[in-house]
Amino acid sequence: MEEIQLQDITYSDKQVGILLATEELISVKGYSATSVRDIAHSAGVNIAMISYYFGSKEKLLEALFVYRIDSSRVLLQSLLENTQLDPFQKLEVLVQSYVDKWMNNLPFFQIMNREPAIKEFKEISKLVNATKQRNQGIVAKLIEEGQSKHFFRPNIDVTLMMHTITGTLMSVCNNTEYLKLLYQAEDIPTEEFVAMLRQRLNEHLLHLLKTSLSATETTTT
Amino acid sequence: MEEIQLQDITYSDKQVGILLATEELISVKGYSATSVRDIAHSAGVNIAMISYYFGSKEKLLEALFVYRIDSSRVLLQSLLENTQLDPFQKLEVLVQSYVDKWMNNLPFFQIMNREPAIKEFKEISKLVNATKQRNQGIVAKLIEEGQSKHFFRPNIDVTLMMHTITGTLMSVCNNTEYLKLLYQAEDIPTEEFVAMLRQRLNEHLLHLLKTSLSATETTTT
DNA sequence: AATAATTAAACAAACGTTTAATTAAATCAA
DNA sequence: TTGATTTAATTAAACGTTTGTTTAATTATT
Repeated sequence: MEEIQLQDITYSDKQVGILLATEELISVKGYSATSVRDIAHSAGVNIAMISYYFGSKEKLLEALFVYRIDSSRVLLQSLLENTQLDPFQKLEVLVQSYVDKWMNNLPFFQIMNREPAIKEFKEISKLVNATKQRNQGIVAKLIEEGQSKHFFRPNIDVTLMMHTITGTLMSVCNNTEYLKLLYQAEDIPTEEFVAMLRQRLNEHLLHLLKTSLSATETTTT
Repeated sequence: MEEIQLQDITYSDKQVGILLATEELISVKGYSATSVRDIAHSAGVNIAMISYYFGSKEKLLEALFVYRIDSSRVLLQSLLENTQLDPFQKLEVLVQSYVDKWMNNLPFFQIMNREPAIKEFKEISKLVNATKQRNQGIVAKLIEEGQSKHFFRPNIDVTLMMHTITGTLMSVCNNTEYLKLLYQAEDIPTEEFVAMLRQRLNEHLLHLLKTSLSATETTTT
């Protein structure tokens, strides 16, 4: 298992501006369809500044990933060590923190979860996989704790459970406009709709996890 | 609501070859990163043949979508009309047919669910949205039936439930290689691993839906 | 005086698409 | 069936753009 070293690079306002423009554009159009000219124009800087500061288009994306993943180091670890909450309450916190993290960083997670390019960029892949693995490890321990306390049933596939959480989030986040149509909420302002969506996602995922993880008398064939 | 007319175009072997090469390449690299030269070379035809047969790169992708969506007209409707099975059994068939459809058309569903380009191609968007809406309508009726027979609880968000199914599938399908690593199954041949994954997905999704849709005495706050 | 930041212009390479020429296939009167 | 004629399929080459990146000159900051 490789060790990921997180360098604490400090960026100037101009550099952060480039990173944010990169995130916004790539989340909408994808990496390959976004040109450095687009990014430079959107950030209000000269094209050459991108090579000057970040080296290349690929390195720019890499910088964005380091920037975002560094700043999103989750509080899951503290949840694991908490002794006050029972497993179901921890589940509640877990779901809420996932929903919040996604809804607050929509563009980045869209890039992270559907951009084919990142699989060809080894440094980014390493970073992403390490993060996923770390999170899954923590969730696995949370579930094991719930099992040993007989709150949760045995034989839980933690991996698939993680994919259900992130997959639901991704699928919803990728289709917010279409969902607005489905919910017949075209009149409601977007912010309000997203808030509603966040609430519904919380309830939906929590109910999903609670019922399917619970140790019940239900017999399965 | 627009009506989608499905034209039954018949393609020559060579044309189908181009469509399959298109699907394979775009599913891996994305639309923008895939050049028509790549496609032509992979299909073993001259570059000009693509414009000759399909008109343009965009029209080529559109042709792929019509080709795939036409040939995947689902049997869900017959499931809806079935009077032999109870709601839980129908749930079983529903899950299995979704898992099968995805696992058998992995490349296409990857394109459909993560390609930013298709949102800018109106004809494709119409086709995709119409299909999704039709499927969701059927699933909604299945769930309503289960509710009226008191198998299922009230207050089910069908939309989010759909996104949980497709999101889980998408997330798993997008990460098969990484999952092989997680399950420590790097020695097993890919086909065998995918078969195992299919089985696990079936069980996981079925358990998820059964427990969370069930009408139980569980009280929610 | 020296380093950093910024710029317009230029670079070769790759892009989707079209052209004009050639070959293959189909059509049809004899 | 034959040979002439039309249509379809195929090709290499070229088209004008756009791509990521670099250069060399200039301005700002230290």
